[in-house]
Amino acid sequence: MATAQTPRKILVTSALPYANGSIHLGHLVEYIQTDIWVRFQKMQGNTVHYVCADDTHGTPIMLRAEKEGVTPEALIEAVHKEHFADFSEFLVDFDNYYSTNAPENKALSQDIYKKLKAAGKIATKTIEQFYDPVKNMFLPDRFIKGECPKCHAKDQYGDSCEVCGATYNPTELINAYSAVSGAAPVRKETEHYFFKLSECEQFLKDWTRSGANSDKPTLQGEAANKMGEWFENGLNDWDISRDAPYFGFEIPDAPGKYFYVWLDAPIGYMASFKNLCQAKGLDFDEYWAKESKTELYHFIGKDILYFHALFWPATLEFSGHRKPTQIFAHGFLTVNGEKMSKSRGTFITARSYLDHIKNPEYLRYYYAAKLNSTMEDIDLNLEDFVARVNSDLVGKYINIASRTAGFINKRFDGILKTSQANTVIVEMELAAARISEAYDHRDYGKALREIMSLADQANGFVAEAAPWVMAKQEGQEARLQQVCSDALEMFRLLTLYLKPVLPKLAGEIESFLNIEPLTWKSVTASLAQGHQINAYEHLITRVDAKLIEAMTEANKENLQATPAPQPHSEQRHATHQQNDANTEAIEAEYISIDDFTKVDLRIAKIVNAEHVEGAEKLLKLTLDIGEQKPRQVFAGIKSAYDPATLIGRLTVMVANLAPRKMKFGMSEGMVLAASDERGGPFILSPDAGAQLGMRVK
RNA sequence: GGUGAUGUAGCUCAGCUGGUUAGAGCACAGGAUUCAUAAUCCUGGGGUCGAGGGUUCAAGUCCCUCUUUCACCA
Repeated sequence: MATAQTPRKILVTSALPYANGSIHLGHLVEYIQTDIWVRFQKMQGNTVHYVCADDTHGTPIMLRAEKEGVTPEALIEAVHKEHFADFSEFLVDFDNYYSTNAPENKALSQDIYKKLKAAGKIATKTIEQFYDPVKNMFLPDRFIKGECPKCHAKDQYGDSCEVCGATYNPTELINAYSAVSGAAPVRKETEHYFFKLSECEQFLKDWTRSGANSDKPTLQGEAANKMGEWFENGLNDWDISRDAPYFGFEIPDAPGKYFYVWLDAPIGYMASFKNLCQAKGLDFDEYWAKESKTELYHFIGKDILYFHALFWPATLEFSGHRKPTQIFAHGFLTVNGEKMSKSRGTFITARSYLDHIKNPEYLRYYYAAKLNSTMEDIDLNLEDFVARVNSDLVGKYINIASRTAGFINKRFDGILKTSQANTVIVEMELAAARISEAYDHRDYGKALREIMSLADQANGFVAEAAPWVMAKQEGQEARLQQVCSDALEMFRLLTLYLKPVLPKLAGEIESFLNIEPLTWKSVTASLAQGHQINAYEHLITRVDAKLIEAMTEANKENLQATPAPQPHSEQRHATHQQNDANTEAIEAEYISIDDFTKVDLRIAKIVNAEHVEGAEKLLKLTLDIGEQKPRQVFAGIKSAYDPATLIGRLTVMVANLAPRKMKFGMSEGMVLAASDERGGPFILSPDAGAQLGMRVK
């Protein structure tokens, strides 16, 4: 049995959601995961503080506030209210839900910065950045658009091309324009402040490995592997400043320079806790001083591991603070096996779920059933959701009380009669150790499988004892009372084990059973002889599949109305900006005939085709379209074609695609080929009569 | 493209350091039961464990190649 000798002192955080959008079912994976763990630890008798906050700074917030004609402060205040209400209704029980735009955070950020500076970890460097001469502001990469320098696709973001996947600096964009004003940005020099992460490499390598062989590894195995990859590439210094105008905290002794939002966001964990300390009279340093003996855990999405496993511990270390005990990264949510999608109606906000399904504990249960300690994505399969909730919670678990409480209430005035050593009850008590271990290791799926198998045993016990038969026989009253009392004791234990996941329901059951709030110590505090329970009222109802349908219908968006894609690189704050549904909207846009005629398609004759040494997918084709010199094109069709069979064929190529330098040489065009999951690629052939060089339109 | 993960019954998932005929829930079929806001109990069908090689007395489990899906690339 996992007995805590002395209560542990634990500080837990979930990532900070960005104050620029609503909470959706993807976010909730993390908050529900964390909340279950926190509730479990509290039930174990540990001292746990669970803090979080809205992440409020940065250019996107500033611009959105401006667009809506409000101050950034008013905007983040409204969003804070909305977020907090959503979390509360999903029973996510923060000890403090604060904001990064708070005096505590400002003081801590500036203090940490000063300490980093004193430790020689801050450098300045003059860099050249794009500047919007109309808005008079420097532009983050995502707010600059233009033509991709590699493939010449139009309207690409400043950091990467969504067409060819190239990454580059915004200064490399061709015909760049500001996404804010549309003006042509000018290049302008500016001095930026850097955190010398490159000097922290050894510290970070050691820290990453520090817990590897203990029962509390600093990082999960997969995460540590990922770190190794980053170390191999070498660490670069981290740009931590932004120029005014910027919504954030000004850097001390650096007028017009602000902390980059990712610097003050994790410090928001500390600030939220500091604020809690003031309210509750806790000792801040006991949790954050370098030699702290308390435990610190961060629950995050796998996409922001970089910030939490590199920047954050380095920041803490060189500003004289303790480091996290462990970082728990989880995967993303998919719905029905695919990314959340606005067109399929699976991009579901927390509010929309509450409006339609009402009961947040169904989702908590379903997520818990799927969660484990790895970074794997989890799938919300809506059909499975209905089946699972109905069969596990209603059919198995609640049914135990529902089928036996009636006898106790009607025949025995609610009075219980206990038995000696019911083997099923003994079995259920012994399971406490396994279940608590699974919860502690964040293997909730395992815990719930265990619990549901106990529920099966309880139902088996009732079926075998058949109290309804005793109810009809003379002289069986005592036996009937005992069987039903035993079943209710089983129900009590199941409720205890499920309480971290279903806290509200557990509370209602505590009232029904007329008992004190359940903790892990209550395992052996069985319902006593002569104890009186209250009348049973049905506790939960089945989920109607129609509600799910209504919910997805209500969330479907008309793709014809294409919203302007929002710049999002800076939205990737402490919370993952998950499953961006905008790209899909872009795909559905119509193009004009003019757009189409920009593409110069030509009939080409394959005059030569050969394998390329070292290339896995490519064939090197020589194509004649009637020009003086044939074109050299690399085509990814090696898997489907033998070069010899291609020579002499006619096909279709894009003749005006910008030449692209590939690993094996220049590619001066593209051949068209069809493919999808059913097969391919299949290259195109014109009907007989087509001549090389003809235009296809 | 590089890297890290991932692919087990119709669906959602377990399978620890390789060891007897590969498991659960849901769904499906048959039977039992009627206390339960229709819930349970018993029995059964169903998988060449993504594909192909290899190591081993023995591989879902280890190694290699290919492939699927996802993520990250600051």
